Amino acid sequence: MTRVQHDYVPQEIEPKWQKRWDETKLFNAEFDSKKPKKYVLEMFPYPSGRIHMGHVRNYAIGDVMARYFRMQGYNVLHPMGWDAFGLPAENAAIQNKVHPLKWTYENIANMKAQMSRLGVSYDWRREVTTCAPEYYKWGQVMFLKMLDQGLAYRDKRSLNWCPSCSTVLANEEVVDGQCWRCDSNVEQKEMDQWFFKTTQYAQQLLDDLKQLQQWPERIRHMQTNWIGRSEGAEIDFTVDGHQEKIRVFTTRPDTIYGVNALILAPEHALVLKLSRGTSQERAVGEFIKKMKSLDKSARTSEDSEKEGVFTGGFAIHPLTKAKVPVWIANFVVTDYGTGALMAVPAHDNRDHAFAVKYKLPIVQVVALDSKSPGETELPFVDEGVSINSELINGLSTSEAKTKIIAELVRLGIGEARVNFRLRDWGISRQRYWGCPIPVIHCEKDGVVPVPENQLPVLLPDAVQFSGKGGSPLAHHESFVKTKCPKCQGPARRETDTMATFVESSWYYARYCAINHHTSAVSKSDCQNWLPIDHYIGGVEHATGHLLYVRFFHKLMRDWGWVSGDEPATQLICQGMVYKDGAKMSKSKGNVVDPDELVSKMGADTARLFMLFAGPIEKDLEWSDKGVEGCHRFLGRVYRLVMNSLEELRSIKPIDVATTPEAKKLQHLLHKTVKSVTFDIEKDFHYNTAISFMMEFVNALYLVDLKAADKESQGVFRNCLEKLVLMLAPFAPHMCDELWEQLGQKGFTLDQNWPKFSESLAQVSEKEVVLQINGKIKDKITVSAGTVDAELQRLALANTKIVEILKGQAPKKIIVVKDKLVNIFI
RNA sequence: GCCUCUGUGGCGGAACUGGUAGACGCGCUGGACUCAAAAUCCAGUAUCCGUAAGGAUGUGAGAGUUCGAUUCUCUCCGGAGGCACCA
Repeated sequence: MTRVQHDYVPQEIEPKWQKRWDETKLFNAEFDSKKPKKYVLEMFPYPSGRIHMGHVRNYAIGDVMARYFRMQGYNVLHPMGWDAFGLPAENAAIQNKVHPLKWTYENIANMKAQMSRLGVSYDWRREVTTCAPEYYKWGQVMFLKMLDQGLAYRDKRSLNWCPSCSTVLANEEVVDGQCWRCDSNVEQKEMDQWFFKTTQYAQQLLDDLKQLQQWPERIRHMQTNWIGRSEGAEIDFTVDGHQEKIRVFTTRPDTIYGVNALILAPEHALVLKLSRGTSQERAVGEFIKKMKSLDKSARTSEDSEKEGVFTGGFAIHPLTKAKVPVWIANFVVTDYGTGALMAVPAHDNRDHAFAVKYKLPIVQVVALDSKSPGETELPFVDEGVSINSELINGLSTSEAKTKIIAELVRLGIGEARVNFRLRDWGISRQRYWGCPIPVIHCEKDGVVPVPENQLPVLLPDAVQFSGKGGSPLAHHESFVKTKCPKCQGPARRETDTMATFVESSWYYARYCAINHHTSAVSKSDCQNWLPIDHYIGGVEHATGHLLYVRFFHKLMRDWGWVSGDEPATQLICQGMVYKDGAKMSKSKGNVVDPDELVSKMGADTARLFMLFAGPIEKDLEWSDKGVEGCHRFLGRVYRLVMNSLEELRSIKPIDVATTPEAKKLQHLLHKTVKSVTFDIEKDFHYNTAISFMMEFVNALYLVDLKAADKESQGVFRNCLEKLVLMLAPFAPHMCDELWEQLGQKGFTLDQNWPKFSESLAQVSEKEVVLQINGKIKDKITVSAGTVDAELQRLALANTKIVEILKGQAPKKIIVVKDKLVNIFI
């Protein structure tokens, strides 16, 4: 009989199934209270125009999850959308004269088509596009709610400013201190900005990290670090000869007797007052001027030299009443603590260096190393025992802190204080392509919120993009000119837009409802679907997006919109895709285009490679050969079924085995199902799950179907069906095709995930290693569970062992059931 | 400087609670099929010595705990990432 060799041609299979899935609305998710739910979410992309390999990896990880859980009987929500506002669209408008709206929507269409070609199972009815008015309207509603509650406020902050383009620059647009477009030197300019009070939630954001046991430890650490809680005290020093007080923050109130100076930020409100009329007045003025000319990063980077000047003024030490000089220095910043610190050179590295540089006296050693007090080296920054400190001598650092704080409180000159490194979130962007901030500036009434019935404040279409002269919105007269909602007088609209991170902070809740037009999120749908069970994205969002979503979730919780403290139960941070040792990027020219790969090898191969090449959370090195290997494996599975299709069609699948051959196959099947299931369940070890299926296929290839007994044939067919189902989440197109070819109805996605029997998955025979002094000498096969005494007897009777022992009596024998016997001589 | 992660063949990577290190894939070698090649199928493949049987070495380095360590503890070295004049 001649055999037709069946070739695996994904280019024919994949479009066929994508069409069928689409026609049958296979991926639509409806809530069903009778089924357990899973919300699987991949971070939505910025519509840059084309998906890259990182996206493919991201979506493949999520799609296998979504499909696997569905086969396991879960009701799975798996939506997708677009983080559609942002700088690149506006830059494209400036450079290519395309309107951001057009550019964005064309890109979305492109990328959506690319995603469909990958066969990702999204319920597109839930699609969210953040630049659509029906989405950003709700962002404005939330902004106004925050404004009302004092959680959104306006304040001055210095920004990167290009004097030649007369526009604000994002940090990414400043290259070596120069404007990316015109190379002018970038200046710092103070401007009114909008802020969200993230600091109000700092403690909660920190505390609730404990709930996130299924987030990578690394991310939790990064957030802890970023929030940066430190406990200490605020202490008042009175200024010599003035009414004012200088309040400092310190984490070491116990070292207060060691203070040799106060150091203020150059911007501190009292600086000019202190220096006025002193010989230092000019030096102080010059120093302040110099600091202003520096950009923020240069000013605060650790590389820059510690610099300062004496203000000419003095403060009075609150306990010793000594006169303490007041300095200003570049390393003290206004927006942490009180913008002023007490310098204790004996117990702080930086204060020590500063004192040495400016020859300030190192007043007093006030703490000693409790272990070796005689050898305390300065600066001694660890905890120890207080000395030379009237009130707290002999106390340990922590006792001393408590006592000093109590004393300060008693005297009314200080208090315990917790500070966070986390700053309030600046959300103003002087850009067009973003969500308009819905407020109006009236000369009479100040900042007036746009009434809710006038929302959304729409972005006007007809604007000019020059890249110069600030935000295009500011030049759009009919947008800017408006009436004050309060006094009806002439007023100006806010022309800043919100940072895109605002929109991406609550999209996951919006997905829960379809066609919901009455509020930002649907409370009942959120109740049904939230929290996200598995959230998948890159590490780069660790202290940005992933902190902002947590913040927004807490806001929405406090508004009664959602329940639960946290948006996502499990976070999976996938690694990056590398090629030739570098991250894939256009500039490096090492990009592999997903579309090209899909048309050459098929989506199934692309997906499989992304998951097989390594664990999902680790970086992945691209390998053309590795891709071929995955393609070869899929071909092997395809041919395994197709080349014996005629025989297979007349065989009924069974899971009963009495003959040795059938038993062997059955055991192999159950063992494989168990291993694959276990590896997917255990933090999605896809790479090893796939390798178990490869082993399974290798073994099935060795079966001679025609020569096999009837029973084995039935078990063999069962093996193939289960293999197809297990592989289906990874390579859904090919598996649906094979499922159909095997004469089965429906989609693999609607089948139950294969089950296994623990006893059938167990091996009945174990190979036990025989060792002499820890070296392997032989292996014997015994039935599983053979008792220790019997194992020892078998080992001592083994010919090789007997030969080596030569009649010597063993000193000691260690027996590990089902594993080994170790004999010592 | 502080914090976190990481180090296994020629390469990507396996190894559950300490118990046969290197599964699976790539690459390489050989064989089958073919006039031939590709594709496919089968087999071998850590290193060193040895024709072989066999032996020795081996999970970044060193020590420790243990009958036994890739796995646990300590010290050091290399790589990646985060924070960073934060008082």
